[in-house]
Amino acid sequence: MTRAKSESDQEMPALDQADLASRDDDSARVSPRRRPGPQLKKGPWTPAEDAVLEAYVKKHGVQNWNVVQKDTGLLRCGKSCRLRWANHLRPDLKKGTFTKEEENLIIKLHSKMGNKWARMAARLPGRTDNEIKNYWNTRRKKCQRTSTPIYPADICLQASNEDQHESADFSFSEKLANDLLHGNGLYDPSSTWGGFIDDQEALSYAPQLPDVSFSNLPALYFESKNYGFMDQVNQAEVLKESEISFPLLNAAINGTFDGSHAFSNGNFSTSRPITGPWKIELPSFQYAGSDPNNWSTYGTCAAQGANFADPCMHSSAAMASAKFEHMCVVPRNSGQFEEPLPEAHAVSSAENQQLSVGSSSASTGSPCDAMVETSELHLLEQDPNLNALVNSCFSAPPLCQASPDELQCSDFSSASPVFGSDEPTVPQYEIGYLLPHPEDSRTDAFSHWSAMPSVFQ
DNA sequence: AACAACGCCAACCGCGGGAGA
DNA sequence: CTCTCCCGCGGTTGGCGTTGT
Repeated sequence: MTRAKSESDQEMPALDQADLASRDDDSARVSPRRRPGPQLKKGPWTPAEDAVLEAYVKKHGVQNWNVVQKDTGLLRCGKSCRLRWANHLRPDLKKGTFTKEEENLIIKLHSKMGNKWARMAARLPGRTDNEIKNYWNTRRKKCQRTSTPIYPADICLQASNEDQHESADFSFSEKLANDLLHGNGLYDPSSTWGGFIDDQEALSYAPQLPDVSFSNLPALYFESKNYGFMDQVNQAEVLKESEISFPLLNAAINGTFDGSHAFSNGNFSTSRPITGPWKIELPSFQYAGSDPNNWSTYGTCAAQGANFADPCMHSSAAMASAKFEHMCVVPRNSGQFEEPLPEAHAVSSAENQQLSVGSSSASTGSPCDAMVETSELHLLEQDPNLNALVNSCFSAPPLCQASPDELQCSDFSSASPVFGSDEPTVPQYEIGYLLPHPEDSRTDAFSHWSAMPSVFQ
């Protein structure tokens, strides 16, 4: 993109009303791409242009931005006018740097919403989504550079305490299993599902309904277990806003469930049948995985990355990433994930030493993996509903009955008849992480967990 | 003083959803 | 139902000011 710097120095375009009058009145209904018109200007707005736009909007209000362009004679497309008004000319805008309170709120909101800038802006009067987005990107870079956690501990603690008070007594896995298996409406606002919305006001922008994108499942699950804020935080960190075709679970549900639920753009829907691959929206991703072509390594790297500066984040991050991995089908060569932060590879030897405790028999050789696997197993064992759900989705024998061989399938299309030839859109898929065999579980891996501050447990 | 690196931020782009013809 | 148009969102770019060397 090349911005014409010289344009900012140009004179304010002449607002020739005669020129406007000569135009076809229907021109506004023709696609701008096909509409022959004046060469529209790009680049910074001049004070004169601002004045014209401001005067027009104050007089006529905000209706059709393309008409604004037409009526004022501004050589700006309607889109540009809207942006200029929304980000700079609106009278209710608050100028200046963010206050500490606003910064804390942004951090907190981001941990809950991900990169939903417009929704976050709705919580910050006078602030625009663009401002918040810029702030966050700057903050993210700064944190990356300085190897500091992007979510400060004090704010996490505060949010965690709030979550303790706000979270409902609700088992996500139970709810999800029930809904998927029995066709209950996930969008029933009167259901306990609404308990996930720990701050309804935060969702006033759009959702009366919770953000139930598939990527939220791990966080929702952890929250349901009162694991608290950090798990959400790390879940948001280890997952990337992305789109993933999801024919596998689609097939699984079509084969196993009644199909009354669907994921639309990653969200549950009770009204549409499942057809075709799912488009999964993942929450924002601050710390990326290592190999964009190999999702199966992702959880480990994410966990290690989360470990880079705040050991307290490690366990929950590992668990969250593992949880997601375990529940997901891994597209080979998805390329959806970014390169890791340098910090992801810079786990200190001291921390590695600490983490290696109890992981000597880790099947994958990674201390992180050991804890991930055992923690995951522990959760699954503790929660029969989740266990059943995962096993149902993967069309595998129940966890505690399946042998590792039965569970390990690298090519999903051949692993189960459920995912057979009726899925023409299914590329090669594999389970990124396999449910560990019960015999592989090690209680000593939880020594890290118990060593964590209580707020993270 | 000159240059490079960095940070901030305004503005652009593409995309998707909703509304209406 | 399809098409067109508009709006809004999120991601990205690049200019410019500031800071560091």
